[in-house]
Amino acid sequence: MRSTLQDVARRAGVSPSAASAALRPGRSSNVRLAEATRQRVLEAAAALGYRTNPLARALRGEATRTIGVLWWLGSPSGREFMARRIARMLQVNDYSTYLADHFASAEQVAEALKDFAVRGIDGVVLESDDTIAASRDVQQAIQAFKAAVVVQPTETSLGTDNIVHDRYVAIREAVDHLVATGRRRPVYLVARHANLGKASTFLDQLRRHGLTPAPDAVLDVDERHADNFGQLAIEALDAREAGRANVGFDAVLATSDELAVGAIAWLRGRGLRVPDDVAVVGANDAHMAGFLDPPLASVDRREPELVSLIEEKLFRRLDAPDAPPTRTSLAMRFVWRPSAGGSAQHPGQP
Amino acid sequence: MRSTLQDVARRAGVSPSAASAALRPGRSSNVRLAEATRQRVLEAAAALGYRTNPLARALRGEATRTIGVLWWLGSPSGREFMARRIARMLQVNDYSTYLADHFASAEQVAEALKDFAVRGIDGVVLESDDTIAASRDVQQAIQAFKAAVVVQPTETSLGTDNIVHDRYVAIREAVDHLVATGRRRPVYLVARHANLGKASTFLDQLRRHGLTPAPDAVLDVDERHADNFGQLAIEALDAREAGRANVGFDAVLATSDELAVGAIAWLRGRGLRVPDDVAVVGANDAHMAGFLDPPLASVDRREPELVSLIEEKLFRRLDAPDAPPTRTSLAMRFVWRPSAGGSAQHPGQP
DNA sequence: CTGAAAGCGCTTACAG
DNA sequence: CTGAAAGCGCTTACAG
Repeated sequence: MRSTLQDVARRAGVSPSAASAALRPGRSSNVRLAEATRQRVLEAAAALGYRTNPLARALRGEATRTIGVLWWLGSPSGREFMARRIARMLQVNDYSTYLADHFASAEQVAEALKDFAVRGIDGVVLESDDTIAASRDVQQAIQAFKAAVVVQPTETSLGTDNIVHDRYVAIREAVDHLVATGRRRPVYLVARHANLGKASTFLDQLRRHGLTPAPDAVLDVDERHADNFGQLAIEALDAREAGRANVGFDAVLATSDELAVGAIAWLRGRGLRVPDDVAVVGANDAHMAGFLDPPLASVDRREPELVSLIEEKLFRRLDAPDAPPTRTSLAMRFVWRPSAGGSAQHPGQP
Repeated sequence: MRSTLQDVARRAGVSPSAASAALRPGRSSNVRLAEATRQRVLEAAAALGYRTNPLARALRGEATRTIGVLWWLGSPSGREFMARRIARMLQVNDYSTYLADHFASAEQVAEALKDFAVRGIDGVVLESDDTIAASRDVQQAIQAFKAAVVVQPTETSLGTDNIVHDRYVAIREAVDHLVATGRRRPVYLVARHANLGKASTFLDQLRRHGLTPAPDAVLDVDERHADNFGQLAIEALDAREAGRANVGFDAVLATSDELAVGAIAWLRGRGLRVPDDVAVVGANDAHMAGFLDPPLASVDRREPELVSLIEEKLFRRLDAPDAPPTRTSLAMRFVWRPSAGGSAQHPGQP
């Protein structure tokens, strides 16, 4: 059915080795073909609709033009889905994408990496965290690839090319803004399992401003199996505020815009105004954020820049496998909008 | 480095063929092994961390346990990203996922299918439309797979297993609701390029109620290269209403919640109330929709059910390649919320 | 300048 | 019950 190199060679009247050489000019090889011969092969290939079988090439240890993307597919989406952006970027570069979920588990990551390796993938893009990067298994499995770009909130210990996708800067900026505009009792809606660093960054930044956060200033929300993020926020706030006469906080920082919108609904239910009574800041800068009433302050993950960095590092590495690993930092940014109170230019003067 | 079947055979003191048979019991083969021999092979494999090379298997025409997912990755996301859901479903079934964007182009789809084919993929999940399904190239390329599940708004002409993901039912339900609650001049914000059927369903349903839609009742929004969907809606409404003293519509149906939220912001800017002055209905049922003020009516795409159907059809087909193609319809549903006016139970009594 | 041979890692008819 | 051989489709040293 599908034509092979044999068919092409036969049709062009040359040997398979000559046909192979004709189709891969510029390859180091002591095979030199007459231009006319080469043309004949190319015509035969075109006539037969021939495509090199990448499986056969891979079996000989050649590159497969495939990149494995290992991302946490279960997390609530941000403004867009990163793996989608990466897949598109790779496709435009004429690479194919293997997509796998890392299920936030080091064993799963190691398993997926081994699967990638055995499938002859050229490189891997891995969304990682401290726990994953600390795994011996993962550290070993990732050696199998010519190229590996690791995206992690902190510097990775995997010894690969690394993009530090820093969310802590944005959290500090948000806290700075809230404090500068007079808030003294902010709470933070965040999934504890995901990233302990987020909660401690929040608390530390409050302390840096001389504030003492309440013991329950961080409200744990587990969005992993939730289908309704707004409801999660409402339940968390209900649990915290049960029995209190007055609301015990004057600002809400949330780890996603969906949670933030849930918090706003909760406040509305109590007759409280945003930002006058309580300031609210979300995260991930959902498309809708700027069109809500009031427009919702958020955190820009800078995903287009992130994809560009991945692209740059990945293809540079494939070109130069032996260069020393690189490290680049990309900070998420606080995006001021009215729900945060104050103003963008004069955060200290609400 | 990576151990091969040879290594396992050597360690177990058997021939490669015996090792192969030991690792694939139940395979039709005239090779019969003593249980003790089999155990020795399994132990050797475990000790070496052996993994069968799927490339080598594929080269012999065996299944690769890989599914290609060809989806329109560029469209604004719905509640979640379908390709992500599918990738997770496949991973749980111990299949790997090749992900490619079809770029809303029949040539790109044919190209991607050929790439999949040459990579020895077992089956494909394709998001299609009438134009793609009409392409001879696509029709031919899709024959290469043992299994192909096509998801399309209408019945596919590709001759494969087919899920009709019907959005027209929901559009009619929304129009019915709007008319029943007294709206007479609805407009529809929709990308014309995407699906002419959407606009004509909307217009036809208005006519069925005896209404004559305005010539500019359908407002074309092209979200393909937009980064700001809310702004798109605002510009479309600005363009339509320029120079009018009063707003010329009493309801907005939008092809996404993001557009709907933009329309609501536009109305707010004019001092109009939702739903009292203008009813608004979005689509895709974003996480935030139910928590907005007023809660936003939408369209539920029923993606969890869609993924289940894909799973069912795909694996049934892989088991029984020669069964006749199946066809199942899954209708999206109008989700009433206050922004649509009236009430869920008594749509006719606002 | 071009062809025949070996081999990547597997599986399966075929001998023994 | 087990092993030797051929072959999937390619590429590359090696002969000529």
